[in-house]
Amino acid sequence: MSILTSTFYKQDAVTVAEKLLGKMLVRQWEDGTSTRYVITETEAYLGEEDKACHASKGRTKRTEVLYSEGGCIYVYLIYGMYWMLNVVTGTVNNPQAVLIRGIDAITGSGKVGRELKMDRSFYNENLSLSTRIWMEDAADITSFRTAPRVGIDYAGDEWKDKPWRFILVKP
DNA sequence: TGCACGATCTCG
DNA sequence: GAGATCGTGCAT
Repeated sequence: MSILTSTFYKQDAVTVAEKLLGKMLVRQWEDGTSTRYVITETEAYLGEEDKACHASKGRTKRTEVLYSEGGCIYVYLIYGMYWMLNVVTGTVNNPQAVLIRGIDAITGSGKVGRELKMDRSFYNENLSLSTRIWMEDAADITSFRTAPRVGIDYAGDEWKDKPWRFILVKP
């Protein structure tokens, strides 16, 4: 097992979203214990022209981290109660991210954020350097399937139907 | 300075 | 099928 480095995250979001399936997400808690999860579901958000991507509204304080180099965490609060965990991908000034929708038996991005006890302090956390959350390589998966992304009807037909949701199919 | 809304989940 | 619950962006 090896920790995924920034090289991995510099690829485009669709590639990273697909390759993250089956990889390990490791969370080290404040008491020193850690929990390992298998990533089972992801979604890719691809740049300013992707109407479903938060960066499509332009560069703001909230989306700033999306414009940095791949490998950092982008978290934000949705519906006033759920922290969504995203991984920034791509190169500088190329706003892309992968949303972690499922880990192990936990499905749904809201529940993932709650399980991992995510909060604002994880904004801009570096996944290659952090001691509380990181990703590890794992054996290649056997198969996966794709589906349209969830909860983005407002993005318009061109974007809401993109098959950029990746789901691990267990062997 | 205020206001409507959202990459969701849970409960009835 | 509706409520919980609040930061953000955009309109005053």
